[in-house]
Amino acid sequence: MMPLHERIRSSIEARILSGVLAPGDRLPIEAELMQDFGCSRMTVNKALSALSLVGLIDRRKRAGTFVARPRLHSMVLDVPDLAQEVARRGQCYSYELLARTLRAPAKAQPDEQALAGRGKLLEIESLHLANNVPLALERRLVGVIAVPAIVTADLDVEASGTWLLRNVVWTEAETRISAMSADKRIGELLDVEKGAACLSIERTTWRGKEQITSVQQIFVADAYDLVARFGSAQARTPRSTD
Amino acid sequence: MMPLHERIRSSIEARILSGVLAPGDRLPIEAELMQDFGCSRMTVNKALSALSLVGLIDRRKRAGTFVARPRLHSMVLDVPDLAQEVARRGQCYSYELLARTLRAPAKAQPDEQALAGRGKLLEIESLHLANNVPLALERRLVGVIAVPAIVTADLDVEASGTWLLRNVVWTEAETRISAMSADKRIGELLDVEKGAACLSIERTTWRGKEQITSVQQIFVADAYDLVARFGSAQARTPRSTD
DNA sequence: TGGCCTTTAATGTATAGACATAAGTAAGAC
DNA sequence: GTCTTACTTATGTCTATACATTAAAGGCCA
Repeated sequence: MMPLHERIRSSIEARILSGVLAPGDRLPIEAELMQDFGCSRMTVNKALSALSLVGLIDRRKRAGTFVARPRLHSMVLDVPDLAQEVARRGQCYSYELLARTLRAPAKAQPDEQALAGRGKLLEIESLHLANNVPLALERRLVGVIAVPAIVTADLDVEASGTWLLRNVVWTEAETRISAMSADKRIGELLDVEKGAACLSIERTTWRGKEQITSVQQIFVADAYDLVARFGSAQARTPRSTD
Repeated sequence: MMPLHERIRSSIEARILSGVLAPGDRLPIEAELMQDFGCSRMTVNKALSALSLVGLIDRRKRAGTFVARPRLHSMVLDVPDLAQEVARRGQCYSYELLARTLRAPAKAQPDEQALAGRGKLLEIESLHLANNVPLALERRLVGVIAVPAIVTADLDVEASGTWLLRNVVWTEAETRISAMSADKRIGELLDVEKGAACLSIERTTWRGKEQITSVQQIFVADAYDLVARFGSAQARTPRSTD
């Protein structure tokens, strides 16, 4: 049996997601819900606070509780760890470290400056393979000040993304997805024709104000899809590193 | 002055985000935190519950509270209405209806069957332009049983996506993002070379068990990026159409 | 009419105490 | 030694109560 506050929560959530309660509608006040569910106000409050935290309802003192007006179009995008994703597809994942350079940020590159702060940058270039066929080319920059431990991490056995995923916490991230053509070098590394379509995923990750890492992954077009979904089966709010 | 439970919350959050507390570390038990902050257990509990809800900590009975080992990576993807997006960039949006066909689903296509149910399909092909330059080619299928009003909608003045956005509610959607090469026809319509890289966004939308529409949008590679974001203070919100 | 002030209805925060539940831990049985 | 059982500890839930905080609503007065 679910705890009472969760039952209250999902009862209201169901009414909203099914459309019985439409955006802008007013919910019963806490006192009424106490009656309905035969419980104390604190319990009702806990349920409503949780819904408010997730943004499903708006609460205003004196005015009451209202179904939130939905933001236009947003979905949950899962960006899984590559090794896991490949394994899940029943393929054999492997990884090849192409280059690893500890260097100062380029003066002409403000983004490298922002990432490095007063310290250095670790630049890592690597190749992800599925069944020994190239899947993605990755170029990553890590700020050494933000993640000192990265310089001693053994990146021959573990991809830098996976290492970061397990060892660093992030608070904010931005992902840019686009299509691009393979140039000569990318074509050679990914074993595709020059000019072939590729999917590019660029991501920058912060902890507070501090930039941690930025990465570009270039996928062979027909070897990888990104899937985003939104459903009423409300995914838990996950988080983590990369 | 922030409420006490928020002060406790952000105090602990700060310790985690700064790295003073690393993933796997154990936090003080509630009784200790009561002492530290001179407050009741419920208040400490509220702070910790909130952190647990956003996934920053793991709590296990008898064992205690631990800084979470970050896991999956998921973010909020904003899929804006194209007209709005183009206008926001200060460009002139226009739209061209290429074809509009009311037809039966193809027997060989199970996805068309699923979409049409026992009724027909409306197939719409259109072109989105920014400053009169082709931006995206769109091919959409709408189930007539699910959305009867679509057959009388005037799609010469309003893109079908915009129309659906305003007139139909969805409960579930799945978006697939990939890269592809333009074939001859796509190249001509989008005014790019055959073989040029394109970004493909395919989306299928449901209301309950019933499929409403599925759409593929093909973007000129260098004319469009998708951006996704995840922040810790993230309010996630559902629902609208398309 | 329009601006100010008071009331009041709703949510927000906090407390103390009780009992439930899960999972390590240690004691005991074999 | 290993399995089982009972105990202990930390979190999870819930209640009843109190007072704080906002902002809507209405009244007062110029």
